[in-house]
Amino acid sequence: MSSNDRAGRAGGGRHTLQDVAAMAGVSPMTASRALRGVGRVDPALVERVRAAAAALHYVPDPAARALASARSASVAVLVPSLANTVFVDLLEAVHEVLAPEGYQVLIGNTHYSRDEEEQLLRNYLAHRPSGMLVTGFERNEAARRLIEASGVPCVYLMELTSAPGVHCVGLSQLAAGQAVTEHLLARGRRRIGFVAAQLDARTMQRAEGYRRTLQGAGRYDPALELLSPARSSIRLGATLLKDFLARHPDADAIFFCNDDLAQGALLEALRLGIRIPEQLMVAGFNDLEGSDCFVPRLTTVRTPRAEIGRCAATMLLQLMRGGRVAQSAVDVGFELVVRESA
Amino acid sequence: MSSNDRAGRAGGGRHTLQDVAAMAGVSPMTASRALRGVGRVDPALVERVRAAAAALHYVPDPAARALASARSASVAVLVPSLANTVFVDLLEAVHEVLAPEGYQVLIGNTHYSRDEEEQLLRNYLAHRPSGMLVTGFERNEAARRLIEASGVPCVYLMELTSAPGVHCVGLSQLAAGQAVTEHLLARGRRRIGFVAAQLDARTMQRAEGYRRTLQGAGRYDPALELLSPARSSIRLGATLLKDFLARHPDADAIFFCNDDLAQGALLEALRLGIRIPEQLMVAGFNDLEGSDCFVPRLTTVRTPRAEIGRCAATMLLQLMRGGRVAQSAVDVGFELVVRESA
DNA sequence: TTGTACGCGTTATCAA
DNA sequence: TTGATAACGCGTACAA
Repeated sequence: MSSNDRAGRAGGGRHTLQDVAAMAGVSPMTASRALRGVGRVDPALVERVRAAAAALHYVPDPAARALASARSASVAVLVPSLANTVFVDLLEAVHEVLAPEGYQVLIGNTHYSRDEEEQLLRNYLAHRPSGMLVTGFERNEAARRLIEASGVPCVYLMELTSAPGVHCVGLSQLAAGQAVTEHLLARGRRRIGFVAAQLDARTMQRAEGYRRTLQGAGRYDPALELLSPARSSIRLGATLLKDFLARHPDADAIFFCNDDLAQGALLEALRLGIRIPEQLMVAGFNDLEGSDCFVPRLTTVRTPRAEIGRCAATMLLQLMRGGRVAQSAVDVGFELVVRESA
Repeated sequence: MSSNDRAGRAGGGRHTLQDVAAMAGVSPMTASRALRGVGRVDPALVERVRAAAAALHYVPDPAARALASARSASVAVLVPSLANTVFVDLLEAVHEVLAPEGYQVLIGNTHYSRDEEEQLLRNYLAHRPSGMLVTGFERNEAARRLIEASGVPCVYLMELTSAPGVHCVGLSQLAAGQAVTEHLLARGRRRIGFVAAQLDARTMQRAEGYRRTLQGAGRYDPALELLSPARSSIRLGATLLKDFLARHPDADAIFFCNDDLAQGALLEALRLGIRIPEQLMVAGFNDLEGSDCFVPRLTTVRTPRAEIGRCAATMLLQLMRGGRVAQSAVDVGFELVVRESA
């Protein structure tokens, strides 16, 4: 056992930068620089240090790094849910961009709760992340201040704002809501309902798009809105369809705020013998997994969440590097996917 | 500006334990103990320290903590996918148990890849987590050694083993596969197919249950197995049903390894005019969201993943506290849910 | 019960 | 280009 043997230490016998430096015959500082590729270091030394690090299976200690540099190589991503696959797709894309750059992606699920979001923000900020990605603009004052005061680069997801200096990547939920409603009108429908759950900010923006369009066409009837604060699900969609039809047997179309609700409605319609789209048109939102297989195939709006993730992560990367971005607000758009149900 | 003003420091002006101690008129060590609730500290001092911490909005620095104690208050959880809601449910339950105890849950998605799992393990282990939760027992040798050598308490999820000293919470996938097949046999079916995707370890254990049962009944025909390595999805289920029926128009039942495949098959059957269950019985697995709404309602196996998450997290909690657990392998069981499709 | 001394592994800073 | 020194903020070990 050499005097450098570190077995038994708290570190569990892991090698440190000091060991690497010693083996390479340089100072720890040079080893640090060589490994990180910063500053000017003699290429020959870089090679020796790299070899030593590899030989010792050296792995930098993130805690020591964070303590010394006051920054951790992590990015916190706050999403409201993992049950809605929209956010799983988004996280996937974020991870694909950030992981290769050496960032650890911390997933935070707010469960659509302002308080939970604030709590997560406090926790994650304590880790001094290099950057953050948060969903939407709706949050409590404390959370807003935490983001602001932290000075940590932040990109907002899913929605858009024209506020200057705010970085965001998303789409106009309002315009998308209008597009769906206009489509239904163009199909000749006159009693168009809006059925929603969860009632988060984006859902309400779609509702607003629905309202404006119908008001513009002189067809708006507030009674045709069915809003449930419950969690969105296929089962709830089935239930809401029945509730809605019980109150409005004369409706000729329904715009559901999310595909899971619409899918449940399609199944329930099948069960009730309601002919879709002849008797009732059904449109959804988000083009979730399976929507193109339902009977009939669901007309919906494709939201490019993977692109949102990629784009936001790329933008954040630039901000974390201290750079400026060409466009602080990126509209990724949406696509109305007309299938059989409407 | 007092001499204690830390604004402008790397820390971003945040207060440290030292500030809290100074304000409370005690040493940093006493403040540390008071805040963590360890050791004997005069209740009056605890109160003063708490008040000071609150007044200064003190938040402990996790990096400093990890560096000093060689442990971070985090638990790494490795799951193969977030697209399969089984794992989202599981993570949810894990979080509910661990978060209140002050642990940060790090979610790692292996994408069903051995290499990615090994990479994640390396990354997370570098952070010195207090514990780990990993899915199943199938992994490469390097990953196995990493877990072993780390000395970090680990609980295995979803499957069971009788290997001594191994902590796991799950269910017998084989027994569940047998239960489904037996049910189909009991319903009088004789040409029972098995259709699967993803082909991970648990899927193959269900396949084994299917095989053994049919072999025992003298009804096993290898040709009736359709295995696809592709990612499981509703769309794939629809496709596989067609493929399967093209080859085996005489089959009278199909056991799908996961509900999403079965759901897709149900939709495709509707489209093709195949009567379920009269003409063909369909059974799924996992009782995913919506399965009780499909037409016809899907017969499946309910797997208590929330309970797996809760139980595994609770077990891990004990291990992290240095305790022993009563039972190192917990079988949470499963429940055959007979609905209309089989 | 409280406090002192020190080290955790790394990077910033400045000097050489 | 390289290295010595001093933090970073906290907990462990031991002394009082």
